[in-house]
Order: sequence, then structure tokens, then C-alpha cells
Amino acid sequence: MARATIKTIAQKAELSVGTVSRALKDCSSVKDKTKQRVRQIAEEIGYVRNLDGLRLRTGRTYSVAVVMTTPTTGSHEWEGVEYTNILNGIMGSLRGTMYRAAIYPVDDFDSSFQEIRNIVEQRLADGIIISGTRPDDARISYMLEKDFPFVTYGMSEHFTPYSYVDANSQEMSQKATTRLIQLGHTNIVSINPPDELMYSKQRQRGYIRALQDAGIEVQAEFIATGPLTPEFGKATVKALYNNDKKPTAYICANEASALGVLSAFYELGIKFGKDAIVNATDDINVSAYFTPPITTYFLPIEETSKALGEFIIRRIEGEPAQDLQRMVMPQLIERQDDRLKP
Amino acid sequence: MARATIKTIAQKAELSVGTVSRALKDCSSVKDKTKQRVRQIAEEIGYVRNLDGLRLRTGRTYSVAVVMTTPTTGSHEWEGVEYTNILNGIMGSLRGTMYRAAIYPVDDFDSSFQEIRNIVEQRLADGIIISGTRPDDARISYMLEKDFPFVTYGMSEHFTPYSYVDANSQEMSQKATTRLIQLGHTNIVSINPPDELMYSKQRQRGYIRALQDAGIEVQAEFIATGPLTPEFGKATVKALYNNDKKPTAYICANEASALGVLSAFYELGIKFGKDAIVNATDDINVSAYFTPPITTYFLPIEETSKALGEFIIRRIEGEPAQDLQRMVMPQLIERQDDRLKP
DNA sequence: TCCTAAAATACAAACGTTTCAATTATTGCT
DNA sequence: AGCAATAATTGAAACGTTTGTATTTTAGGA
Repeated sequence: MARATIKTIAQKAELSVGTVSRALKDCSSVKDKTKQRVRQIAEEIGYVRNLDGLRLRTGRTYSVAVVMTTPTTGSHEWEGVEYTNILNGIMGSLRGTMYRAAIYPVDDFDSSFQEIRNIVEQRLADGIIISGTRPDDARISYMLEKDFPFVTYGMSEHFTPYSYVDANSQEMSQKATTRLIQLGHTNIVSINPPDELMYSKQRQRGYIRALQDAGIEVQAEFIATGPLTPEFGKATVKALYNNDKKPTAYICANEASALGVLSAFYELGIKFGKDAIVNATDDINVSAYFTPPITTYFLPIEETSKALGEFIIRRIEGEPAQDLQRMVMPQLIERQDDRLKP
Repeated sequence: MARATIKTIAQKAELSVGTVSRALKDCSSVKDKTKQRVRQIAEEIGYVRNLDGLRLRTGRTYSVAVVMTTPTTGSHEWEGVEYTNILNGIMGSLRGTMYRAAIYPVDDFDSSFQEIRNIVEQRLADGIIISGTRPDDARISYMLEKDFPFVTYGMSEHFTPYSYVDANSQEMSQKATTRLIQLGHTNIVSINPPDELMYSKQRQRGYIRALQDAGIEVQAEFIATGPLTPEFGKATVKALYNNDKKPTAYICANEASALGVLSAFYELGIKFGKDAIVNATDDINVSAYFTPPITTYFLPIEETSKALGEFIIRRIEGEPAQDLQRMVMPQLIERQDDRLKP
């Protein structure tokens, strides 16, 4: 049997398609009794709106583009970010609405920009979610200029208000550093994402501020930036192994790089808790099972990703961007006391 | 400026829309010279086909549904499967074709079935990719019956040929077990996914066969099944800690559960390499950074996921299912010698 | 009862595409 | 030249919606 359309309902209800259309969308110009009858029939024959017809007519796409930078294919390195969780969160908040998510995996900034241009010009989506933001992010400027609805995961330094969801990286980084200083550490290494990313900058700022507040001199070589893989974490430890000032603590931006740090400890014979310790931020509860478990700052990834979906819809529906901003504060999970013991 | 449509081209080329449409799709009934002219113009004004019109007219959706069972939301447990990689692979092979992937995250078998029914009945996609297959998988029966194109990640026990991509779990499990037996282990624990999944069955079969071949009695309590999280791996070790026969080796179905096993070792004071060792299958190169690194079987996840995308398209285009089957054999990566040393 | 205003519905066009049937242009042959 | 056969193109309808405008129905006075 063919799929039920508005026309099917119209025939059954002896109404015109126009009225049925209006009835279904609760238009005030149609009588309550009629609405009821139409809904009744629609229910009975299991009618669902055909999106293609709708799109064609309205010019809207009812889809949200999620432009995500995904790990370089072929690298085989775990980047620790749980895209699944993010996608789940976004799709979760889209459920029940008319919107669908369309994923656009890209592998660097330029191709993400290109993809965004494409989406905007071809009207491939009604709104865009992006991540991997930069302090001066050309994609944001572009979408602002085109007045195209978007939400970012992470912030930038634009003046014009825009909608974002982010973890408070700077404060978290500062707190984490201060905590370690208070526990007696002075040679603290900060492992960060690539330099051009906004949250790398924020993390570095927080780190530096904490050191300055404590009157500790900042060592340039203690600020590492690179892809947040185990490989990079490991390489960082090795690179500093023969440094005159020996690091006694590492604060990693995610669990993947922290795993690499532990791996380096193991390989180099650095004793955890005696020679050095590791912390991580952006915990997604993997490090609870590390050997040993490490202290982290938990990222409520469900909350942030749900907000992404919610915000983009509200943005599309016209809510002002400045009302759609969320900053979450990750929570400390102390799995070690993180003092050095003899 | 409004978006360029077929009509725009028709006007510029002084042709009817019908001819333009045919010209663009390389129909034999239109003159070569005309085709060229049309293409030229299309190129110039940056025409791209409007999918909604196409869909509405043809009734095809040009989208592939990816119905994936995702980790239970709220569980906060790492399941180790890199959905990102799978998605990337699928989307990679869709790139350049007219097809788009639409993700349907579901959280259990029933809802995945429901979602599939929906997709088939409402013709929400032209083809479906599913995972988490069972020996007697009702979803597969359903799609076979409806003659709806699909590809599975993992196998079932259906007679009718269908398109699948899978790792050779049984052989891998058997080989892994045999290898450990040859290295002197007799009390080997097999950590598997939930019992109802096909690949759990395959793994158990391989494990049992290896033991039988070696004349070793199978201990029921050495076959564990459950969610492949670190938590489960850890719990399994703990549950067997006071067993009369002490396990000396664990073969985990993925790296996440292996991480849990190592975590239990650490907590219980079980010395790796002296008291027991751990192996894992479905390696996605995280365990190289474990403490210590462990022996695994590497899963070429790019290859499998690329095949998924490729197969579903070819299936949609009408290729017979029996030509679209791929079984990959994971490769041993020896990161330990895995003998017990005093 | 009739008229007017308001309420409810019907009609028809449009979105961009494909495709069937009909028409026109071209070619080859006598 | 003329004719048939074929090649190339056109016209129009259709897919399922929404929506502006026209039309009909209803209700409320006088």
C-alpha cells in the first residue's frame, strides 16, 4: 500500500488538502471540530508528514549540520574525544522536533570552512554546529556576517555575541594548577591541544596565571601543545626526561594524552607518586581504570552536547544568540592525593 | 541571489527543463553538443541539484540509515568501540556519491528494530546498515522479507544470503586461545560481549574448540559475558579472585574491558607476567599505551567500515547480496611474550 | 426574513525535479 | 524531391507540501 499523504486524509475527511494542512498545524482559521476529525483520521491511517514535500515548499531543510573535525584517518591514534556522546547528546535533543542532524566529518580547519560555506550557500541546513574554535575564527565571522544560525562548541574572541557551549577551560586549568602547587609541586607540565585552538589558549592562560599567583617562574618548555593522543603525551614526557628541571606533575587536557604519559612513566621507570604524578581534564570516566587511577576534572559531556542541540534549534527559531550561551564548570575527581612521597 | 535551478539553465541555454534534466544525467536521447553546452552553463552558474525536488519526484531518499546501538546514556562507561571510525569509514565511501548517511542512535535491540521498521515503512532511507547482530536476528529476517537493502556489521545464522562485513571472531578467538595454551596457560578466561550477540557466540565457540583440541576441560565460570566496559572486565577478575582454579590469562573482546582487567590486577596486587597476563582482540591501538602494553589482535576498522558504506550502495544499486560479503582476519600484535615468569 | 460581517473552507499555484507522451528536426534512401 | 524512419527536443503532469486569495458557510443583528 502506498504511503498516506495529506490527500488521503483530505478524501477521507471530505476536505480540501489546504484545510487538512492547516488543521494539522493547528492553524486558528480552522474549526476545532474539524481539527479533531482530521487528527483522528491522520492517527488512524498512520500519516506522517513527508519531509521532502515540506522542504521543497518551504525552502527550509529542517536539518542541523554538525561539522566535526575528526581524527586524521589512518593515524590510528586514540584522540579520546567521545564523538559518540556528543552526537548522542545532540540527537537526543533533536528527537521529538522536526529537525534531523546531518554529520559533516572534516579533517582540518580549511575543509571545515569550505564545508560551512557550502552549507550556507546551498542552504543545506538551517543551522550549523561547529567545534574546534579558534580565537579569531573565520568561520564564525563568516556565519555572523551571513546571519546564519550556528552554535559553537568552544569559544572565540569575537565581540558580536554568538551562541556557544563550553567548559570553563581557563578556570579549570588555573584551579588544577593551583591545587598541585599547594600540594608541593613546582615543576608542572601543561599538556594542551594545538596552539591555534581557543581552548588551548585558555588553558595556557589559566596555567600561567596560577604559576604567577604563586610566584613561580613559567618555563616555556613546560607548556606542550599538540594532538591530544597517547602518542603525544608519551613524547612530551620523553622530551623532558633529560631536562635540568625535572617535572613532577603533568596536567593533561584529556585522558588519552594522560594515558600516554603513564605509558612513558612505565617505560622510563618513573615511579608514579614518588617521582611524578599525572592529572587530566575532560574526564569521560576512562581514567578511573588507569594504572593507577588518576585525579581528573569530569566533563559533563551529556549536558554540554544536549545544550548544543537545544541551542541550535532555539537559534534557528529566532532566539537571540546572547540568550544561548552556556559555560559549564568541570568537577574535580580526586583519585590520588597527588603529593610526592619518598 | 536565488539559488540556481534547472530552470535557470534552461533559460540560459534556450532549452526546455526536460532536456536539461536529461542532459545532466547523460541520457542518450540528447545530442552531445547540447549536453556539453548544458554542462558548461551549469558549471558557470554553480548549479547543484536540489535533493528535495529529486527525492520528491523519484521517491528515493538517497540516504543510508546507520542504526547503531550506542552506549546506554548516563552509564558513563567507556565501551571502547570507536563509532567515530566507523562513521568516518562509512561516510568516506559515501563521499562523491549522491548518498548521505543518516545516523539513528538506539539504545537496545527492540528500539533498533522499531527504528528499522519505521525507516522501511516510511521509506526514510534507501538502505540500512546495522550492527550488534544476533544468531537469529529478527531485524535481518524482517528486512529480507521486505526485500529492503541492508548490510550488517557482524553476522547471523540466516540461510538466505545477505550482505555483511565482519571480523573472523571465531578463528581469531581460537587462535588466541591456542597461542596461550602453547605458552603454558591452562586457566584461561574468555571475556565476551553479551550472550545474545552473534560474535559472542562465535568467540565462545573458538575458545571452546581450542581448549578441546588441547584436551583441556572447559570451565563454565571462565566464560564471562557482559557489556564490554572497563567496569565489566574489572568485575570479572574480582569475581574469579577466590576461585579454586586461578586464572593465569584473560582474553578480552576489546581494549576497554582489558583496561578494566589491568585495573583489577593493580587493585588486587596481581602481578602482570608473574601471576597472570591479559590479551585483547578488536584492537584500535589504545592498548599500546597500557601499563603494561598488551598483546592484541588488531582490527582494521577503516577497512571494515569503508566496506560497509561501499556495500550498502552497491546493494541499493541492485548487486546481489552474496557478492557483498567480507570477512577480515585481525592481525596479531605481540607486545608481550605472555609466558608466566617466576 | 434579509443583509452584513466574520468564520470556515476551497481553489490553485508554487517549490525543483523526472519522465511519459507528443511534437519537431534531421537523416538516409529511393 | 519526397518520404519514412529515426533523432532530438518540448510540453505537461506528477511527487507532497504550504499559503495567498477567492469562495462558501455560518452567525448575529435589524
